[in-house]
Amino acid sequence: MNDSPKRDAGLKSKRPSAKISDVAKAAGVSQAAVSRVMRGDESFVVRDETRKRITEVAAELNYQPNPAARGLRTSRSQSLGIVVPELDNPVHARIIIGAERAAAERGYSLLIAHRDAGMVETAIYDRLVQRNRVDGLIVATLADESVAVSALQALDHPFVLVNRKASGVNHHVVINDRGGSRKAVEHLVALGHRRIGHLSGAPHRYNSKCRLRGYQDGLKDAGLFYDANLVAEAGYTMEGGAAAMRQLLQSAQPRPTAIFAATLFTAAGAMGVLREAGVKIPEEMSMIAFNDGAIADVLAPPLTTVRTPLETMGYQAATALIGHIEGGGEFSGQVLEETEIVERQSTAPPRQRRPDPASC
Amino acid sequence: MNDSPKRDAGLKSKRPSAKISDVAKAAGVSQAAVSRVMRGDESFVVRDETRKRITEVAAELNYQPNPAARGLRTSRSQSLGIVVPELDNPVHARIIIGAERAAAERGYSLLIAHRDAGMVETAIYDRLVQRNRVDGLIVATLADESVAVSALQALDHPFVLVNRKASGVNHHVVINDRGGSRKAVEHLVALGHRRIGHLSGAPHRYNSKCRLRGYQDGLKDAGLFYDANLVAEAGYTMEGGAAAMRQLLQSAQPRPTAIFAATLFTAAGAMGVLREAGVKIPEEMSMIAFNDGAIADVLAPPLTTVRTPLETMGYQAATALIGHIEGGGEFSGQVLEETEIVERQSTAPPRQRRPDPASC
DNA sequence: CTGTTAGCGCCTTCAC
DNA sequence: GTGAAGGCGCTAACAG
Repeated sequence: MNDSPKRDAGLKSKRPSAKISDVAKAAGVSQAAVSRVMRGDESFVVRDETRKRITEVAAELNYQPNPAARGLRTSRSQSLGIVVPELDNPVHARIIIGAERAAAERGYSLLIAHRDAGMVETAIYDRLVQRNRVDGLIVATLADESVAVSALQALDHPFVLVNRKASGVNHHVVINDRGGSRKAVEHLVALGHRRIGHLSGAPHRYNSKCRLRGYQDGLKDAGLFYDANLVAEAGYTMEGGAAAMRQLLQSAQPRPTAIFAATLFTAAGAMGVLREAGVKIPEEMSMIAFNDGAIADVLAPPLTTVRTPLETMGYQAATALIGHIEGGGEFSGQVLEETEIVERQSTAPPRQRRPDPASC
Repeated sequence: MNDSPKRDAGLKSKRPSAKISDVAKAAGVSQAAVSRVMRGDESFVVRDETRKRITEVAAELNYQPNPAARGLRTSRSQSLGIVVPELDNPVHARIIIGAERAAAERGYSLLIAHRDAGMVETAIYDRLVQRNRVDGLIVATLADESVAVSALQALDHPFVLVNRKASGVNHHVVINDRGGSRKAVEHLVALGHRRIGHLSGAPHRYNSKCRLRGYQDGLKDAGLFYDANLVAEAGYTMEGGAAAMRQLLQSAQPRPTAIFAATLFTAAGAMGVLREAGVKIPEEMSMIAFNDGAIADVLAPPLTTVRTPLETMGYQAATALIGHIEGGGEFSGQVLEETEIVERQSTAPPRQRRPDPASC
């Protein structure tokens, strides 16, 4: 009832924060002047002294523009949505961290949505755009590419793909999956490996395909032949990695001396299988994985990886998206080239072929 | 350039989404009626047929209330803020997932903030409340308890502590750190261990203290004495776990046969040290850690853990907070009791004391 | 150059 | 039971 500044009932506090009219009154200017100064409107010419007074009064009153009012007027929410497959996956977490930093720097907030049990991907886009009214979408999921992309385009709303590409869309920010994978193979080749296996991701996904091609590139550079028997589909999970590793162990003869795994989880699963099978890493089998992360240090032995700029990818995606929203111009695809091998203890030269016992 | 269905200027599309007046007109009723029906206003009596028509028309027009307009009017943002120490930590990720689910179920969105380099915790609260105008705060950080708590209280805004307690605040949702820790020790005791070490967290943090006390409880239950030499401070990182394990290995004589680690990362670091030192797990040293997570499966050997309802904790926190915001009533602290040992391969009975070689 | 004014879309009394 | 009207705080167009 009486909900003015000093209330006693203790119910929900109606924050009596300063509004633009308070600032205008206290500074002896019009609301418009305050609005323009606060937004840093370049085209607004005003005496320095007035500008200063406004700024000071605003600070003193702790004035913060009400985003709802501003949003109502401008039909902008100053927020971005980011859609990821899962939250508890370090890869996506780091993309988010980067995106959030970029958003915060430009005054946007970030709404995070993950693919939920029973909620279709396209429904998430809809919800973010139609209900939350985000100004733009950062999309790191694309379960069914064609469906998702047409849904996205139908929204007629700014968006950017991160860590994915799709045909017909040139708004993307990706890392160099292919180049990094090639580098992984190069690393193994440099150590002397000639029989190199690959645990690949899900067959039709962008990242998997790129990493597989990078693997092939690496072989080719080294003058090695691609042998489909040395490649097993592992998906992106530990279990998948384990199953694929088992398969390789059984059917790839002779056994590879090194493995390039498409993800850290894949490698982790594979390493479990190797341990059980009594295959020593790195003595009998070298292992390298794409993307770096804390779990690489935790594995036994610590895992050699290809480090990629995941945070930067998120940062660039948000930056590009905001640029597009505010500038209106088109932006085109961006590939972050930088990749780097992080040597730990899971890679080593292949063991010398031991002398044939019969020859003793 | 022309990359969209129907657009010529190519500038930002002003989404002409349906507004309440459109629905009212199309359904032949007043805006007020639509508003009441859409919000499910109980005290609004209306013919079923009218209600149905409104609902249908709204669905057909794909009407979504504009949150800015609604927020301006109601001075509510229908959003919650959650503040965590780091995003790329599975523990916090799972709390967030739970909170997000609860928020979504009740029509709230969740703004995630993490402690950023160079941004004080209290500044994050301020920003969320004053600038983003969240309706409530879920706080999982509390670096400096007294400072943070008074800042929180000064905000005069609904908040709930999650995974933390603080004196003078009874709005919290926590798991049973102490009971779960006791259970971990019980598990080791049941296997026959009598000399059990503890790698503890940062000394003055809520969770660390509880887990240490749970450890002590467990010892006491088993009639064992607490020996400060068997406890080493490990913080929450791998490096800390490694350092503490080294310390224990050097200074605790005789060496413990089992370790209870305060976190998964701590255990991971410790296991690395044990491996280097040639101490076999679980033959020579059993290891168990508080909280469960994917990395437990990845370690060598897979790590036995105490599983705790992290997601539920986030869910309950958001639910309680929303209840408070909407209902206005006080809510009191909540402890989620359920904990469970997940047996993997890092715990086993202590090796029999081998017969003294001299006695042969 | 600065101030006045007219809504943005919604919710909520208050008449009918 | 239903509708008309005012205003939440802000910005952008237009006067002066």
